[in-house]
Amino acid sequence: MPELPEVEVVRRGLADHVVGRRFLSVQVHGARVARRHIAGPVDLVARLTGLGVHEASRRGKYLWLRLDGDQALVVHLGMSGQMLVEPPDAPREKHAHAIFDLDDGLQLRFVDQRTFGGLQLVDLVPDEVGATLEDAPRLVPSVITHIAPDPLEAAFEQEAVVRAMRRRRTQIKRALLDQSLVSGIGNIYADEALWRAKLHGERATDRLPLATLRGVLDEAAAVMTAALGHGGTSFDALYVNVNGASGYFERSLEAYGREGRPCRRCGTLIVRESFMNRSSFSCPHCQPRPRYRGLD
DNA sequence: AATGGTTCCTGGACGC
DNA sequence: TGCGTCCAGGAACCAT
Repeated sequence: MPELPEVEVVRRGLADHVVGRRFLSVQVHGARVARRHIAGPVDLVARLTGLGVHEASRRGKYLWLRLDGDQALVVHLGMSGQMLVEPPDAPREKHAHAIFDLDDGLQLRFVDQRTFGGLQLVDLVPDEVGATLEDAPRLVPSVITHIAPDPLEAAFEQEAVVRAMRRRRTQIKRALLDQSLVSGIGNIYADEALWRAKLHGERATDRLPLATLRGVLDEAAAVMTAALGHGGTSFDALYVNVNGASGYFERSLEAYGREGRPCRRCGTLIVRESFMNRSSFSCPHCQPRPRYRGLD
């Protein structure tokens, strides 16, 4: 599933192969891919046609292309989204929901099997957070102003996040997955960060020492940086592939997906638990479940 | 107001 | 072999 490192790999691919190009024509297949675009798919196609692409940006799991007129094409990959750059005669993928003809003769295609992803065209606005007198606020799409900075961007303020976590009445894994608190972390990297920090995901945030909260955020940043180091080298010139990027790092995972296999720190078998209607993987020895029930 | 549960969707894995 | 069922999960949305 594309989390921050996989989305960053896609962003880099777009920066290399799409920035500097122009959309000569655009096709959108089906209404669902444009469901977040309030004015609808016909409007999306009409407004994108002819626009030039100036920059590929990312915050957390959101991608956007800055286009003419400080407009942004916001892209979310959902669970299965891919951005592919291919020759026009390449067979059309079954789930190619949007196709952009570029002015270099190639096509950019948005392919998404499970259709949780989507596209929308919105205005760029100054960011609410991270701006100082020295640094002008960065421009972000109007529809993602509620998404917090991610741990790998300059605007990320760890102390503010840690204090916000302490004020919350929630569990640490919920907090790590809350994109309005810290963005970019999904189920896989949440489990990896918690394993590294030796914390059970149900620990209450308001009972954890500040240093412990800093620690788990450091581990989240470290594991995502490591994953990026692997994924960043795995795509070729014409094929910007999310799945190819995440597949390589899979071998390095310590907790996620390792149910019944020994913890690589202590040898205890990794367990799987249902949490938030998701699977959570952890080491019962290194990451003991809190004695309190829930948050009480 | 803050928090947690529900829902959208497809296809691969699995059981019989 | 085929059919039904379960599962994966990001985040908007809704209920409390």
